[in-house]
Order: sequence, then structure tokens, then C-alpha cells
Amino acid sequence: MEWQQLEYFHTVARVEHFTRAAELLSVSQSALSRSISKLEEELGVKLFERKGRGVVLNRYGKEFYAKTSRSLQELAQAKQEMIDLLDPERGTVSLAFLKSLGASFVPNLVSAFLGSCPRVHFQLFQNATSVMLDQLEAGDIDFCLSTVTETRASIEWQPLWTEDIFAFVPVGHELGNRRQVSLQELADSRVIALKQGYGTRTVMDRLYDQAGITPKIMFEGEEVVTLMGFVRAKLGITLLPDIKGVDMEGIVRLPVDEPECRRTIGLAWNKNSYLSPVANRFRQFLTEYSGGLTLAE
DNA sequence: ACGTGCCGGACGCAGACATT
DNA sequence: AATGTCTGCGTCCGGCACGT
Repeated sequence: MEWQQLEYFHTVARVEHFTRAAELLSVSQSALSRSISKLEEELGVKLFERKGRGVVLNRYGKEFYAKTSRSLQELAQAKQEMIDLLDPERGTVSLAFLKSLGASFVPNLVSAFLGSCPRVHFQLFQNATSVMLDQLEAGDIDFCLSTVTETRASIEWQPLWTEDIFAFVPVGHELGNRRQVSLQELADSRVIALKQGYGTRTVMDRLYDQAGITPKIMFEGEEVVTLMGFVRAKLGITLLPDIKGVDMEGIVRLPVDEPECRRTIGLAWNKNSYLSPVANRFRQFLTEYSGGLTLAE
């Protein structure tokens, strides 16, 4: 049984006329007649009563029509969803990103993209970098916007920009009045860190390793706001990029001069997965958008 | 008798598949 | 890769049934 046969059958059933149905379907009347005959033969039952100059569904035809209607609707809907998904003006982009980019960068990025493609739908996720890369490998998302750390065989990274990482210490800390510090000078301070798996945590671990220091990790968290709360409560220091929208009361931000503390933010995608036209368009847009930001800074 | 509509045979074309 | 064969689906056209 073919999808086309069902489409022919439903058209004839609706208009109750072979010739008019054939016109609607852009086939000859005889071709339509044969197609319906073949369907009836396959089902082993006649579906139409030949009545005068037209045809009407018999009780078997009515039954078959009712049972196949939902399937046809679902197929038509699935077809339309595929068309929408692939339409660069209307598709869906699924993007996972770092929580630290959720305060302003990603909202502004999405807003700017929707300015040129208002009908595009976004699916947004926030997770640790390793989780997002797992999602990419599984084909659950199109892109991951994160700290460039892990390299995996199936993942392609496009670095977008680099940003400084600062030491955040509580007001009253012994180095709180310094204009800049080295990581070595912070070696004795207890550390409030992001959990393992977060890209920025990986960067932090590498920096401490580079400085030959084993960090005294006092607390591991998932939210920047929580980490800052612990710092404010004088429970330790943390290393993070300068994140907009975080309450800095009771906290001092210190540039770190040794070792060079920076992280690279990049866009990752699965090079073995199909990227829809709208996803490709978004990637191109993001490249230009982040390039403009870098120039502006 | 004529017009209209369905059916079915003949034939052509294109794609799938097997063979060389 | 080229060629031959098979198969499915299309059109064309004549036959038949039925309504006016």
C-alpha cells in the first residue's frame, strides 16, 4: 500500500467523482481509476459504490476512510514539520550554553538573530560543558556555546572570543587592596569552585596546575551567584570571568597577572550530524555577531 | 441519440536492479 | 561504468453503462 494510493482514495472519497478527483490530483482519470482498483484489490474489498455518474463510499470505504484519516493527518503534519524545520526562515535551532552566558550574551544574541529571522524557534539548554558535549555527540542539540576545553573526535570547535579570568575575593581579604595579584599569592586562600565538568573549572584547574599549586577547594557549586555568595561570606576566593549582572557588593575583583588567566569561548557542533539550513544560518550569524563584539571591545 | 463518466488494454517512459 | 531486463506508473483511446 502506497502513501499515494491513500491520497488518491481520500481525494475521490471527498469529491465523490473520479474525473474531478483526477483533476485535483493532476493525473488522468484512468490512472486514478486503476490506482483505486489496485487498492481495492489489495484490501480485498470494494471501497466505493458506483452511483449514477459519480461514486460514493460504501460501508467498508467509510470505515477505511475513518481509520486512515488520522494517519494521513499525522503524515501531513510530520511532512510540514520537516519543511518548517529545514526552512532557514522558520526552523528550530537547539543551543546549549554556559550559565555565565545566560545573563546577557545569549539573550542579546537570540534577540539579534530573531530580528532578521523572526519565525525561527529556539530550544535552549544550560549545562556543564561535558554534559553539553555529550548532548552534541548524541545529536540532541545543534550547537554548544562554551569554554573551549575538551577535544573530541566528532566535535568541531570554532573559537569566538577570549576573555580574562579574574580572582574574586571578599572585601577585607589581605590582597583585596592590590591592583593585581599572581595565582601564587592566592595559593593559601581557600577556593570556591565550579563543579567538575564545567569548562571554566577545567580552565581553573589548568591554571593552578600551571602555577604548581594544589587548590584548597572548600566548596563546589553550579551557579555563579552561589559561588559569589560564598565569597561574600568570606568562605574563600574564586576564579571566574567578569560576569555581568552579578551582585558585587562585598566582593573585590582582582586581575591576575601570573600565569596569564584567560579562557576561550567557542561554538561546538557535531561534524558527523546533519546541520539544518537554519542552523547553518545561525552559525554564520553568530560568527559575524561575536566578531562585531570583539571589535567593539 | 448524445453526452458524460468509469473501466481496461496497449504502449511509453523512467527508475531499480542484475549482469558483464 | 555500461548495458539489458523488469517493474511500476503514466497517457491514450476505445468500449460500455447510464442519464438526459
